[in-house]
Amino acid sequence: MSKKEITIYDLAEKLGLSAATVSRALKDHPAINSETKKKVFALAKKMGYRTNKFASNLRKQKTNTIGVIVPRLNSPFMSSVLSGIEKTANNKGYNIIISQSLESEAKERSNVFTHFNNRVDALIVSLSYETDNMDHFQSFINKEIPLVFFDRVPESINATKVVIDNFRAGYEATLHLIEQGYKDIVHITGNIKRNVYKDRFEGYKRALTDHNILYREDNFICNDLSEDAIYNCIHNQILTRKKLPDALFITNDTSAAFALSILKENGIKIPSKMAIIGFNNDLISKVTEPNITTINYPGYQMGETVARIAIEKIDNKSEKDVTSTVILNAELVVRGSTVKR
Amino acid sequence: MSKKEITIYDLAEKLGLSAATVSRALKDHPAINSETKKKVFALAKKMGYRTNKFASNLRKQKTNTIGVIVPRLNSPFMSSVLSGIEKTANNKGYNIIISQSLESEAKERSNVFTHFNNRVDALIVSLSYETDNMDHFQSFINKEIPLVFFDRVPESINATKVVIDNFRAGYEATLHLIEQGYKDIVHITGNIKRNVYKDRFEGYKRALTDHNILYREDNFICNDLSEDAIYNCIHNQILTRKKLPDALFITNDTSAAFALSILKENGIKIPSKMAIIGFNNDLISKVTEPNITTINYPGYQMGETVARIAIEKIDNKSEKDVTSTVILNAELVVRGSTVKR
DNA sequence: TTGTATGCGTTATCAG
DNA sequence: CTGATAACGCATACAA
Repeated sequence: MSKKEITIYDLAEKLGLSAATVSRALKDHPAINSETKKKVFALAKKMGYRTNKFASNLRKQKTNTIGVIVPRLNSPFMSSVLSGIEKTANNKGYNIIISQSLESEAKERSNVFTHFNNRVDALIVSLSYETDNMDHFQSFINKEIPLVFFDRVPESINATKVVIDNFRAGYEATLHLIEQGYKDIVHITGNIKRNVYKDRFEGYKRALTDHNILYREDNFICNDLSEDAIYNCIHNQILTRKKLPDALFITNDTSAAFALSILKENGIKIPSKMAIIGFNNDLISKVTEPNITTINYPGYQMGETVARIAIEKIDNKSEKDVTSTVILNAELVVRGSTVKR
Repeated sequence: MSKKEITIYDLAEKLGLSAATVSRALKDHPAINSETKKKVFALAKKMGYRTNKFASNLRKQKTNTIGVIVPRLNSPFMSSVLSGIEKTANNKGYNIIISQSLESEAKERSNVFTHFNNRVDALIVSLSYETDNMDHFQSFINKEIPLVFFDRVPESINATKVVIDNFRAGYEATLHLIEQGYKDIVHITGNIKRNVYKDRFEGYKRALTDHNILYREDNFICNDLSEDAIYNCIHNQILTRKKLPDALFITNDTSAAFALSILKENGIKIPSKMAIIGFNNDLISKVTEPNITTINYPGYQMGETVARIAIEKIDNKSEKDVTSTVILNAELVVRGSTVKR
């Protein structure tokens, strides 16, 4: 087989047909004689023909591609979401181009720009840790290209969003701790600029006040939830206290597992001396000792949903773009790290 | 701003220039007057111009896109690799289109075909669990499109591969157990059709025989390493034995952590009654109790390497395609699950 | 430094 | 059922 690309003209010439007919045959157009189709397909296969998507896209002004921007690829939650997106998109004949913002606004901005130039049919985004200014999404909004946010979504932009009820999740997690008798509850979370962290935080506070527990600022710790951050936080902001808190609500299972591990090393019994509650229901929460109580965050399902919505929007381009917020269920999963026996 | 797409012709007309000049100006072509460039850029920005990649690709016969096919997106190892690929590719101005084979040969085949039609500049692949027939890659080979495999690589195809020395890793893991005094070592692993599992298995066997331990077939267990498989395996093939084995070598940390958790529930003390060694050095191996001894598999670095190689191949298309195998280091990480104190 | 002309491969329209 | 033709938007060889 040679390196030269075969085009419909090559096929047409060899078959004594026009390029138009070959094109139609290849698309299984109903108006083409089935004998003709057979011949075309046979020769196409024989000569190693492959359709040229650029030419086709150029002509059709559509790419069958969906852009995805996530903060990082390598977290259990995000990879579940991506898996769901890929599966759904692929089933519907879409490709996905994935890029990471690496939690940087500048990178996110440049990624958005790239996807814009690539003329993705839709863009799916979870915001970076630090994004303040949302102007870079304006190009998609102006051109009315479907834009769907999930998990870390902007408040200021009028676009479809898929989330869980983070306020409620934060409330329920805290409520559970209170019900188990814990009162001095430290909340360790990410930048409250982002809805996910802010809403959980609000839920936490509300649960406290609803139960006549005073919210104390020193019980609110905000960092990037990385291994280093958790290590430093536990060592410098928890273990140094004269009176240890009796529970930690950490908004990420990986961090919670890591914290649990450090606390145990330092002789803190879990949950008798200190309870821990995480977030996400990653597998890691099921292998620590004790297992970690957490909030089940349906990542894969979120991926499916967000992809489905994006594709629906592509298909119904004509209809007025209905902006909506989809809220998926997230429920408490009680395990050993919060329940004394 | 309107929905209409602006082209270089629109810009040219408004500026009283030719499309060619605008095209060159936009690319910062050296032969264009800098005043002209300024005017072009200004108007382009003002009118919301965006370059049309299809037209450009169609013209240039290059996509600046790399296709990636992985068995699944959502494993800690794979998401690290993907993260490394994305980072490297993005730095070099390439987009990545990711698809999952979901461990199915048919899906992999169709993914390869899609990437081929998308005219990716290179294809990066880790094989599905069940792929036997490698014919679907022939199209890439025939057209001399760079094809790079990593982790689960084919033996029969003459293409560049990036791997670790799985034989050696298997040997060292087993050797470590032997040195710690364990003799009845069960190896739980994936389909030995795949190099990664086969080579580790060979390493395991060699370590045994090198130390005068008889390899027994009933100590070799092969399954898909899923949670269910591990659960069943531990319950039906380990705990039912009259004489329990004294060590498990499981080729995946997630599975190892899960196995450890189950064994502990059943009253088996780790490592005094049974040792466990995993594979990958995922975070999960550091939060179980005891922590799990494992082989450090440099996923992120593998991603960087494989992307770098793919891009080098794209750039040096002229040179005879040198097929090589790159072997990254993977070393033993000793932790509590194998060392009695 | 800029312009002219052309082709990249496909598909839609219109005509037969 | 099939063909001729004209775009789609850009980049380049060649001319000026």
